Amino acid sequence: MIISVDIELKILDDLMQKIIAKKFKVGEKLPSENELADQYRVPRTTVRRTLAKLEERGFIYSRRGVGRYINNESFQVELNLNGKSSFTDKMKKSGHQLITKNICCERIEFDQQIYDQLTANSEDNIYKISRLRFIQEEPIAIHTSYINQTVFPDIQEDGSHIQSMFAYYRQLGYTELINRNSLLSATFPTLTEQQLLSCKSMEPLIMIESNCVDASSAKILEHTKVLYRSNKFKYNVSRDS
Amino acid sequence: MIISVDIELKILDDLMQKIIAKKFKVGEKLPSENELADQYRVPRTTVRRTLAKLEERGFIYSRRGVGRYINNESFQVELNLNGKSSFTDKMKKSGHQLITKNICCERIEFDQQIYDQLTANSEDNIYKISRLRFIQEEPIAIHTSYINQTVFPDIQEDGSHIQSMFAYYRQLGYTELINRNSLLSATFPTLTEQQLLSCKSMEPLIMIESNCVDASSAKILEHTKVLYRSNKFKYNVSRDS
DNA sequence: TCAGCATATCTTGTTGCCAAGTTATTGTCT
DNA sequence: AGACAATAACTTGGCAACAAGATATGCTGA
Repeated sequence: MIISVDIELKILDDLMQKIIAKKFKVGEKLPSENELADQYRVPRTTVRRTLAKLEERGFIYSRRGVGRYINNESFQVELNLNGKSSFTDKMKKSGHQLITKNICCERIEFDQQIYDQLTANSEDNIYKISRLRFIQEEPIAIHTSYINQTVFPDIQEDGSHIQSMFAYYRQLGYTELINRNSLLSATFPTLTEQQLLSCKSMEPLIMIESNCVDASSAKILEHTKVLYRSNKFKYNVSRDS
Repeated sequence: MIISVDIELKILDDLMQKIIAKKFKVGEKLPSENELADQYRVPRTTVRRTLAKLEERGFIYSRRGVGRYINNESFQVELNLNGKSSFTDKMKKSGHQLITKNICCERIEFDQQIYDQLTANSEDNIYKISRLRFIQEEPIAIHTSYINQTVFPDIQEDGSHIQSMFAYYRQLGYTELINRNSLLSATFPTLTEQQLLSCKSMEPLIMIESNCVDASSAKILEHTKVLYRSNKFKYNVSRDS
């Protein structure tokens, strides 16, 4: 089946398989660029490009003058994408200490897509509220809520203190909260996201967009964008659990 | 917030944003390496590394001696991850012409994880059946089913012809088919997967693992691994739809 | 013996030059 | 004027030499 393939891709594949199969231990030093170049009979440049890819994927890191090392992979949290409960509750229930840090609460410029999702008028004030989530000191997700001020008049003052949007809504009498139109996609982090989530440029993120609706009043409470560091989670998408 | 950042990451982010915001048209030629190097006031090497990343992500391609061009992004299919119907049915229902190509039907060596999922004995024969899925001539997903021969005695002969596993099961009297323990994760393609899906090494794939169970007989019919080209889909994970 | 310093030898990172490929222009011959 | 060939001016790709950083070794002097 495989006929002729770029040797560079073969090397990447080989190293990748070895890392996944734990042929290298965590923290272990990889062979030097020159050693690898000799092993695979390729110029050092080729090896360097390959190692760079592994670094961008977050599997290894390099120390100038010293060598390259395998990253520790830390933990992986199971996350049920179907559950009705909020992210805060889900994490508490599964025994993970979740820390939330508010990073932004500001009015946004007009954005067709978001205004459509909220069925907002173009002169409505829409606020963007972002929270950064930590587990075990590690940033793992960014939650961003877009909220219409006509629905929540005090949002400008309240926004920068809210830890859990669900709790805020319940407090205001919205109790039957459901998520609609949840869409999942994979992206790469922007520069800001890389810094907030302290991740590399080639670590894919899972993005979930949805609308939160109160069933009894049929009001659209918020449009949500959540960015998860994909390798920190195992996403349960079962219907039944 | 942003204090000091690697200029290289800034360039990648900048180009990435411009591509997403459609500042470059499809098929349009990017500025040459030297032009970009002058624009950003960096050595050509830096620009080259950045452009290489964009290429690995599948956004641009290069023609030696000519230049670099924006890739066309083709289509994006909406896929409901919750629905009970099979992938084949889902695609038909949403009006997409799906073509399936059987690429593998063979007995596998013992694998703890897979045998566990199937609750198989270590001496059972497990067959791996893989199908490549095409939409509009483009490969978009690999479906792999692991099947116990004690449950399906004729699987070795039948395996290489099956287009839809669900149809096969129904034909054999299993009608109440449900998926259990569906787990979603993001990975990068192996070399073989890159070739089959004709994608670049840094295009993330969405993998969904699950078990197919017949509710009435409570038999585990198969363990499934599906690999989707992440950028070809919008995944609907709503509860209600 | 031991502390401290210089050095040799590893590592990864950077840079500049040349090779290879393509295209448009220019020159030349009929 | 038109066909064709040489050439110049771009493009991307590759490589080798060098720079910079870290570490271990060995030397020197007290």
